[in-house]
Amino acid sequence: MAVTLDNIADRVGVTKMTVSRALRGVGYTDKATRKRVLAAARDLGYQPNTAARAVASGRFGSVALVVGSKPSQSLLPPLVMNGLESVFAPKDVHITFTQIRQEQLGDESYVPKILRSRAVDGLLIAYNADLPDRFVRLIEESGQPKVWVNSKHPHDCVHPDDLRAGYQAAQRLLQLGHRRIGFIHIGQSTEPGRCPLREAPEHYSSKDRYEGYVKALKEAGLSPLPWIRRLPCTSAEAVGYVAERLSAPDRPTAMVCYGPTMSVQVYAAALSVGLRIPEDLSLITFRGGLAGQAPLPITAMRVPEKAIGQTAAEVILEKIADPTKNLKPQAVPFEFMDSDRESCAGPGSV
Amino acid sequence: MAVTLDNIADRVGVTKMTVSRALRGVGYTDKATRKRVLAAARDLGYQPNTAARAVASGRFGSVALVVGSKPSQSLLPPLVMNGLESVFAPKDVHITFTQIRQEQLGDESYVPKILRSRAVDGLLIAYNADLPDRFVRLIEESGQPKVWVNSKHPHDCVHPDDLRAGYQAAQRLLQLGHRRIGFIHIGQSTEPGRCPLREAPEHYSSKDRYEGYVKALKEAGLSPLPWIRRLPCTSAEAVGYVAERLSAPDRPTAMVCYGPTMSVQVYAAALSVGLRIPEDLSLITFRGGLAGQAPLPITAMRVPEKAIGQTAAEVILEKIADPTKNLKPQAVPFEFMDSDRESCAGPGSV
DNA sequence: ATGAAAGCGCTAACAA
DNA sequence: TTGTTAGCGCTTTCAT
Repeated sequence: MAVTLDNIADRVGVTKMTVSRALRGVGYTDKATRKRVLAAARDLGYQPNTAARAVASGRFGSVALVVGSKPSQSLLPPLVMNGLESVFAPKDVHITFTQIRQEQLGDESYVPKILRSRAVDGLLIAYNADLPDRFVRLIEESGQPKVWVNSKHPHDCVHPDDLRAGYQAAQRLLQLGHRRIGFIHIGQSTEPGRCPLREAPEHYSSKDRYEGYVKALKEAGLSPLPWIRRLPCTSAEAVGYVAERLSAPDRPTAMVCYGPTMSVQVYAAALSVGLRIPEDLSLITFRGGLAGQAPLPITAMRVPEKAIGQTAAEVILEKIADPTKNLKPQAVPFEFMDSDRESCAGPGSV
Repeated sequence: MAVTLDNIADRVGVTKMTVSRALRGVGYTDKATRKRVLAAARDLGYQPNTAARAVASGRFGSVALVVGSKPSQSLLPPLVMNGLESVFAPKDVHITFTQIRQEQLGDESYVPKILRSRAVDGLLIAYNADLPDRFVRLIEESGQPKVWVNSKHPHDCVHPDDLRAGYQAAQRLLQLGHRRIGFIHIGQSTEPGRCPLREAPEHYSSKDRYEGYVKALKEAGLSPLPWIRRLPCTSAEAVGYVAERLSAPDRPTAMVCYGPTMSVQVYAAALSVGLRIPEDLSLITFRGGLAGQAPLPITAMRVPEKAIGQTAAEVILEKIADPTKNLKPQAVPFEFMDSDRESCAGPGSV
């Protein structure tokens, strides 16, 4: 059986209350006895039972991270988790991971465990796009403090500032002297013959990045190019489509790409029609992860994953401390990533 | 205050014992009273307190997923989580997520909460490569049932069968008629001037995929090409290096790439020197995720992420049921991914 | 089929 | 500074 406070108490010759206090470092404890308690705890290999602690204290010391089960809805990049842990770990708060499972979406009786039992102090909802109404209701009804991560809401949410990022990306290209700047986003099918956009409608970032781009171009007196195309297709089709467009005489000299996948496709398409990057075509995209992690040298604005995690953690703790208070939305800024070789340059001899 | 069993009991006019049994569906309960209990629970919005349940039953109903904090050590692909949840959720087991934080590795007093308290029934250790000895010891000392995920151990581990995958990948190219087949894996630096391979020594999959490839070539009476190169470099350098090699007259007609990053670099390098894929160069790689999710149409063997998750979940539950039994290692097979356009073809006019 | 008693391991509030 | 008394909400065991 596991070691308990009583075991330590017996050994040291005090009551378990003294042990409890000594171990937690709360209240008054005699220095000497405290030392003996700690030694005994170590010797016996004592491990506090967090469940018992939770029952007694009324606090679980845990926050749930609720995500979707489709890859596109998940948002578990390691850096987000790093951000969460950097705030939670020092406070001994742990993360309870939960998926809202796609396969079960149709089953009206399906309620994720976390929403039908008391197990955490608060919820971090990181279901990126279009959480079905029924679940929004279940979340409300669960009565737990919650913060939305990576989606926009009137309050209690944390998300990257995609609008501003789109604006800044376009601005950088404008400053380099580009006049014909395109924006591109092509949905990609993950299963043959299926349309992922219909299954999982677009994330807000898609619209926001585009709108930021449009704003920058308009401010510069330019009109945005009608390059956005949302039809999902295979990667081969996407590359082919872009290659075709890049062969036109009025092709853009610079492109803002929605994300890393798209940017790699544009990069490959450009090479396939003999364009050099960045001499003939400048490219900029948005992505998470670390600098130097991308497969190709493409200039990017960094999705502030770690900051998102940190902020989300801080906000939910605040919310748990006072569930009645509505916290205002947090839009976390992007920054440019440094890399040894960028895919942006001034417009060349086009 | 939250609704308790007693509240329901009062309302229905029975004791909380009856309520407890009715709700859990164990023991005998009168059909009629059971119905009334369920109705009352629903009306009152009862949510069982999992901590109280854990204290009373001695089971936490939770498994910890322990990962590293560096992106390369994380293994949280959504599909792995799907696999875990597909087994855990139906049993109402939840996942407690924990990182072993890189920044703290040096701090001798740092012990992750999960290893210093009783909070779960078992551990899933998914720290991919080279977990520092001190933590291996801490894990042992924690005395909790554990299963290693994505690393090889004498027993109690689950990992993809990289050896066989490497073999099969090479075989496919051999069957297409290729004779000059290369294997490539270049480490990539995530920070300027740093060597990731020194920070995080190679994962076993690197060696295994390579050895599988070597085996296939030898069986075919061919000698493996000495293409493997592990020096980390930037993506631009990697692409440049490969491009150079692909310009040589004795270049390979087919390449086995360690992973998706590498394969995209080879793809770009090939295009940049005017080679078409797959007409001039066949490419095959290994990657997780769904078919159609890759940015470029590159033939791949699928890392069996979902199966890894499922198997890991099943194995840890078995281990929890009988912690004394040593379970034999599970090597989960890869399969070829279907895609509309493959990057493999017979050797062309080289 | 239901209930009573006891206790899981811990903490809160108060008393000494 | 330490101990006492009460639980927290639930399950287990055993009696009814």
